[in-house]
Amino acid sequence: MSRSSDDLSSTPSRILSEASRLFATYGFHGTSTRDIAEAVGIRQPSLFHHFATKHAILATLLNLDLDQLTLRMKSITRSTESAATKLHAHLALDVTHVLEFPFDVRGLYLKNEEVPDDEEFAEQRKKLAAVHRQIRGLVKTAVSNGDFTPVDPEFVRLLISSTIIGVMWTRGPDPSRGSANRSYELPDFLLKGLLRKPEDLKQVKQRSEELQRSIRNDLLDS
Amino acid sequence: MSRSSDDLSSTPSRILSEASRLFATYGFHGTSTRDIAEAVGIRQPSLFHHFATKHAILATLLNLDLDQLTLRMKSITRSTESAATKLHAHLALDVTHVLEFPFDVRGLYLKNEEVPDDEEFAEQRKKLAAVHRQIRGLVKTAVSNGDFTPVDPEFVRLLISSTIIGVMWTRGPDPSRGSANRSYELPDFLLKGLLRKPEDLKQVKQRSEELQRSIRNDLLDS
DNA sequence: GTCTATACTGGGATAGAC
DNA sequence: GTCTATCCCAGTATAGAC
Repeated sequence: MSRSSDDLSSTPSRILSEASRLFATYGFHGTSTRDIAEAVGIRQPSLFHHFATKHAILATLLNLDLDQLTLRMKSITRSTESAATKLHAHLALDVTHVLEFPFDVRGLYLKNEEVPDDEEFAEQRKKLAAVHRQIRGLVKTAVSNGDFTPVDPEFVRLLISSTIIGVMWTRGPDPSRGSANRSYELPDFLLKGLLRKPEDLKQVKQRSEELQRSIRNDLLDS
Repeated sequence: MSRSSDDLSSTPSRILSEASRLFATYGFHGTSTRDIAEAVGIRQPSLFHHFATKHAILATLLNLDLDQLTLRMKSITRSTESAATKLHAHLALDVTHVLEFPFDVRGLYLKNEEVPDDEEFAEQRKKLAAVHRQIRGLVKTAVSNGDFTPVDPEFVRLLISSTIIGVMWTRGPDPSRGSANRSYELPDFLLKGLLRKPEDLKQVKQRSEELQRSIRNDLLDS
């Protein structure tokens, strides 16, 4: 049983859920603790029994999201597949995560996966920066070994971040479990654009699916 | 002489400029009128001599950006080129606009080109919605005539919005006039992914460049 | 067109009863 | 664990002098 599934009907979970939806629409600063409390159905001061500050609500949501991302990336790094395959697997797992995560992550990142740069979120920014570094590394490797056309790793990283944020919007306020969401095609679209030989996509995809399975198994043990 | 170039050193322009940078970093609600005034070098109440409300500052920035976008789209619509060519030209002109626009547009859209949904911005949301509709139309046409693989128009529209927001981030706080920014390659990357025959890209690109020139001429007369 | 002074409100957070 | 009451500051905006 994974961490993020501790009883979604508990008050803390309901606070996180409603807050995430409000952040998505109005932004962190545009959402008041009164708004959140009202959505949950409790009085504003009651929030502070569960979360010490408003910042703590956002920090908790960010950590739930980022810690899973970090674990997936660690697991990918350990694999011996090609960088192109690893990148495809990362994208596929990330898309699935975004679509099935119980909370609305659209508002957690100010823009393009930029964590709000208040000092309070320095830790979360660091986690995200580490993942971005790993993505640039994968791209660099795939360019070096000739799998990718000569692209700029930071440009591709930004392209990935931007399109993943797009996926968050296709999800909307509620998780879309195993639906026909077109976002599942995003990894293929991106890899097709990056591969020097687009016809290699089929094989990359195949190995990526194996890798994804092994990573999912990996994560069940933690 | 275009509207947006009225003396960038005037106080109203400096307010718009500093406000746009602050919005990019802290968001609209995260930026106070005191922050803006301090950045400009005047006292907070002096702002209200130039803009009636804080909302008016954002509305002005949005209008400057959106009105140019709308004009470009209108001009594209009048052309008789293929939908694929039109889409490429739109993307190229939009990327150039974002990179060379005097103000920092990263913070104008809450996320994925979503104008903040306060009632005050209903007009701006309408302008943007119209452009989105035209983009879906172009995609739909290109799929119908067999130029594009069968993609979902709204998914592609979102992909475009997301990646354009990414371009805003490569620009950063200052306009990057005619630089070696990799973002200029974005239209090619997207079209390559959309075309049923990626080898057609070369010709689409060629016709797109012609179309861009004619549109630029078009816009000088308005 | 910019200033000082200030009015007014919304919003984060605490105290303490139940 | 939720409530009422309340504190206090930050933030938008206005009034009116210079």
